[in-house]
Amino acid sequence: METGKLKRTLSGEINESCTGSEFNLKGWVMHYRDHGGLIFIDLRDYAGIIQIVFDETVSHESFNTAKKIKNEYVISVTGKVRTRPEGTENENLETGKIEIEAKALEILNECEVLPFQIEEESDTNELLRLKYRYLDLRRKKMKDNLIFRSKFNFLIREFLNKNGFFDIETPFLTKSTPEGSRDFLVPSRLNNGSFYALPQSPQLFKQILMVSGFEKYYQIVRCFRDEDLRADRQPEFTQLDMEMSFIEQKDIMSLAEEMFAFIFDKLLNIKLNLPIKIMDYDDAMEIYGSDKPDTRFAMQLNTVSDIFKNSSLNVFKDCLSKKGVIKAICFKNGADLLSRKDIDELLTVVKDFGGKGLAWTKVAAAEEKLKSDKCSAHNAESIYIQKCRLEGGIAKFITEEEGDILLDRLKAESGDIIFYQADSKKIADMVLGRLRLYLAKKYNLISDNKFNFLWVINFPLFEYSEEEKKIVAIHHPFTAPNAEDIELLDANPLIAKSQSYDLVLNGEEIGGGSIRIHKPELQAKIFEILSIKPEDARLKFGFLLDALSFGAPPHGGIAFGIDRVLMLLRNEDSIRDVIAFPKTQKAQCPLSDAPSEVKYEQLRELGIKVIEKDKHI
RNA sequence: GGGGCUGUAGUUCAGACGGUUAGAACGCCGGCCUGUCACGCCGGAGGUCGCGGGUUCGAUCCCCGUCGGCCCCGCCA
Repeated sequence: METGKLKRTLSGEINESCTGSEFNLKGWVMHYRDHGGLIFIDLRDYAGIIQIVFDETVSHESFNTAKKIKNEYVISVTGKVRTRPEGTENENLETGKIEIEAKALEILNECEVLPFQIEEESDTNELLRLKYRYLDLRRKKMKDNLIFRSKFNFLIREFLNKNGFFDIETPFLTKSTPEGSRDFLVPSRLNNGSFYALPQSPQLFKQILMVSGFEKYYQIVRCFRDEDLRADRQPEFTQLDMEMSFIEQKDIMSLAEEMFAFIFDKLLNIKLNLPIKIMDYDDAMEIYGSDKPDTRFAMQLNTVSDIFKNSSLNVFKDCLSKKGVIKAICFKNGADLLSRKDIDELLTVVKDFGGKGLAWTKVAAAEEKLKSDKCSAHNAESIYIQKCRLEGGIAKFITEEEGDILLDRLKAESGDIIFYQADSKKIADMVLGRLRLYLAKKYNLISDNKFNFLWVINFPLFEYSEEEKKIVAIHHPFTAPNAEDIELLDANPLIAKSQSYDLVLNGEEIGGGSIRIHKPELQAKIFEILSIKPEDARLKFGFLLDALSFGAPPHGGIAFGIDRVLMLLRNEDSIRDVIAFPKTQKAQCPLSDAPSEVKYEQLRELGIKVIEKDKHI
């Protein structure tokens, strides 16, 4: 039966106003309901779902063909749109008031029995979903995620093109730079024994484009890092990479936030409050114990070392004598929520985080009679608040005076529970920062549908790597120091701050960048601090150093992790759900079965011999 | 490299001190049904209990190993 004479129409283009007209639809059979003399089909195309009715009395031929249909068959249907009989409308369908009365039907392709059912909410094991990814992507949620991604990318391009940016491609076959993460290597057939590396990011090339004079560059580009995977990390991932010349940190930051405001407005109809809040790296660590604070809930870290300077508690005393700090967080209304057993379990959690122990006290109301004192309602409350007391845990080691200052500083009230960490500042911040997130997640303190952006700036330029026993760059070696910190570089480089900035969304780092060094002399000094010998620097980054010596403009940039942003905007737990063909935790693709062994002949041509790992050649 | 969880029908799961025939739901196959929409009703098929070894009269269950998946730490400038 010829059904293709009419131009194909999508289900989403048909509505009540089409009643009486004839259309041709093509798509997949979502549901099939055979009632004997009447067959219903929910036809799915990428725009939506519409009900087709096959009636023997309308078309005997197509009715008989319809008898053969099964789920996920691909069909072409021609028929008239009609309103459904009263009482049979389906409110769950956008097209639920109408249906297609099938006149002609063609089965374009059949479908084997499916390895799993195609449902809105899949609880199918992810390995199977990835193996049959094309089926998984037929699910509405996955389809919507990828279409959302497409629109997101389009809006980025629209915004940046409007702002004078050029989209310029950079090489995938490039030079291995062993700084940073592990490279994926690609053997060169024409240069036996030599290897390209897939780029960890287009960092060096985008800087060189600035030297070329393009001034505003962007690229939505794949980056490759051969490191272990996580829910938010894939070996290949997509960055929005940007670089600009003659520009300062604040300009890059405001451009970036305008871009997000533009996208949020167009895509989500959400108006972002600009400018986005800015936090110093030092404050982020001090208050949130993290360089990517989740500001959707409070439970901030407080330093309470001074309160306990004469503490009788040995753990506190010892810690302070070793120049450590005592920090505390207050879990609002946590006292009743956490049983003694829960607190004991938290100790295990804290030890996993690297903490030595977990001190706690609950906050209780003071004597009952105080509450009944005769005074105004306002005063009664203030008395009530002031007369909280600590109990349980380490309460007996805390004097009333210490407790009063502590309660005041943490703004703690009856029913709260306070956790303490006494350790080096670094460990105490880190442990409490992680405990804070753990508690928030476990006890649902984070409000949904909230998008909290935050800039974190003034990162240190360097840190000391215990493992490598040397100073290493926190961002990358081309990051410019703060102008006022340049003189620190000789005497005390570890306290120098950099002109770098991370954009944080809901506690996830979604992007980061810096103003780059554009003077060869300063770059040489940084390499010296990083113990990179001039000849090694030449070997690794010689082409960049050359470029910087030929009139490099001041420049800087930023890069955003597109997958992570999309994961947050789509409320997914993993970036795999916003990537069409992601890899498993072992970096394998169950669909294509990559990576795989290759023929000896291929290896021979490349001059490569595979040896058993961990055995010496 | 390390820690945790996990693997039973096509799918999602249940199961048993170690003991005849390993269950349910959905899916699949056959039949019936003219207003369903996760259609319904009747009937049926479908299992190397991830793989290998051990203990045992007997293992899907216990032990050892191994492979895979997910989460996390390390790692990811």
